[in-house]
Amino acid sequence: MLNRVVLVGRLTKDPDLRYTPNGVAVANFTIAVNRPFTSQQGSRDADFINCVVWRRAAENLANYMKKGSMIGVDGRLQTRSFDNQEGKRIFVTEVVADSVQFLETKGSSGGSNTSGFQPNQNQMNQPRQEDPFANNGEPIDISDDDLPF
Amino acid sequence: MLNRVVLVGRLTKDPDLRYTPNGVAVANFTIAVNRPFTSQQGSRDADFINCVVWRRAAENLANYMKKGSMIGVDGRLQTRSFDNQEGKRIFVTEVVADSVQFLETKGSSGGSNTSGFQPNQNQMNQPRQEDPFANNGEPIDISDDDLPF
Amino acid sequence: MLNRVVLVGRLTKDPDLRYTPNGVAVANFTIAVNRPFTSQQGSRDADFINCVVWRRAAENLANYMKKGSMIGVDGRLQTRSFDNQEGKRIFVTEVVADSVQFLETKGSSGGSNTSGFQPNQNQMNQPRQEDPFANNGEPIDISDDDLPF
Amino acid sequence: MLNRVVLVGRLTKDPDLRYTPNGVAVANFTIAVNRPFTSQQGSRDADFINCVVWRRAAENLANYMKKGSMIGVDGRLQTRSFDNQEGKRIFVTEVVADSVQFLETKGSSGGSNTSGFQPNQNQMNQPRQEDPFANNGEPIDISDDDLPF
DNA sequence: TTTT
DNA sequence: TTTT
Repeated sequence: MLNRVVLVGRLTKDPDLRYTPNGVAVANFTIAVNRPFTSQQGSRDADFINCVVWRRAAENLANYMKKGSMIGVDGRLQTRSFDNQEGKRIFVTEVVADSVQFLETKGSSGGSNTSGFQPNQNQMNQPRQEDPFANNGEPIDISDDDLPF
Repeated sequence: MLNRVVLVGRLTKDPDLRYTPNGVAVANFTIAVNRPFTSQQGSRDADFINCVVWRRAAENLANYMKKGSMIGVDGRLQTRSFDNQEGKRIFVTEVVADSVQFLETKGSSGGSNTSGFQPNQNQMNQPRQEDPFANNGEPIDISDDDLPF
Repeated sequence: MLNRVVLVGRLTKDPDLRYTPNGVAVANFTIAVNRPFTSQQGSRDADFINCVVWRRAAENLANYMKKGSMIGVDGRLQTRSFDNQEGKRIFVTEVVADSVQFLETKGSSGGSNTSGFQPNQNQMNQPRQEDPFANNGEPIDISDDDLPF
Repeated sequence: MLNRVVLVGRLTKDPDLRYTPNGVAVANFTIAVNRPFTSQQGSRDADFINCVVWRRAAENLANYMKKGSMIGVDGRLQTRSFDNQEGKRIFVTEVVADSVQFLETKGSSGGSNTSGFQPNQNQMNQPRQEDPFANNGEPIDISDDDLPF
């Protein structure tokens, strides 16, 4: 059945890259998408949407994009549930990205990708400076049953 | 910024129509969208996506569609938060429908909506039999600050 | 870069299934998508959008759907150009479908796919009655350079 | 019926702003959308998609964006036909934009639109230098029957 | 728990 | 050249 989501927004923090026990890369991130019109008092002016991306695209995202970077996401809506620490069932709605487009790298000296032809969706800027204490690259407890392929 | 969602799926229950104190109609519903490929053991084979629609389209949905009806949704992703009864902040992701297409009314005697010209997206079948005890039509506690217009 | 199209409409004629010299199936079809609001005099009330789909999905479409069938299309916009018989360059805009959803088979006795759970996007109805004189299945003159994979 | 298109690409030339006899602004433009993967020999590596936008958004686009600017488009596919000078019927497929997002102004001194809050989808940079000989602003021969509203 |  |  049809299930399609397209978003353009900015990363609210650095992408969170992890690996399944089987070594498959997965990155979680949330993007802030500003609403088209300034809303009335009391309601937020942006939506904060949780996303996941797998494999090579996950590693590219973590390597080249960081907090504040503008990206485009083409994917599907997915719902999951899990039991939290208090044994309560939590329902989660998130976007599983089929592809991620790098629209701008924040803080790149000399401006964003304005220069010339863009050969494909994964524009190459300088790899992001890694925080040596970040848990990027750490194996995590994700069952391989969660893999959507 | 870009924020677009398109879904086709079936209503998991009858739409829940309510009115704000100011008399604006709003319908909540969730649609089940089957995943394209049969998934591996342990993961669900459908996504259950919460949606909202306002005004006339809300009333049409409640009048003509019910549990099991297939519909199409064109809208945007929205995130909200509220404090639950235990004073805990809950985050919600849902689709705000700009338009809803009636693709089929389940259980309509005589087959689906193949018969006759469809003048617009809101196909006219017989209004759904109202449950006299449902709280459809009841005013509810939604601040008008929540209105997205 | 982002390029996404989602459509729901009806086939204006039976899908045209062909094979490349290398035996790859490709189906061309056009779907009529009715406009949401009845338009002012002089302008058409539907858009007629040309689409292509490849491989297995092409064969499924040709086998199960026909003129008048309602389908959903998830794909990308593509532009091509070719020289017509008068040596004039013609530009074409069409949708390349990544997936096609069968929403209804016209003329199926007993109504559309209302009955029960739909395991995946390719709903199985009786294969369409083949016209023995149609050129479905005929090899055609499409260079394999045209294959998008 | 569902009809949704989302694109991100660059303007292949300056937008062409005109006015109907009734004074309604309309801008035509085409955007180049690079394909995700480098294609095999013989086929183009980008799609060139014709778009239209009306009213205020048309004027904003013409004022702030130019050849090479990156934009996002959220709209619908539309087909039209007209008779060309040789009396031959020509069929056109184009995107009617509901909204246009300014993702970057090429050649803006000092980098892209990273600086400051973006209150809505129409980011304000310096108005584009108008070519005094361009026919921007010229009334054109578009019947008001063509207006989609 | 949020970006510009 | 168009569907319901």
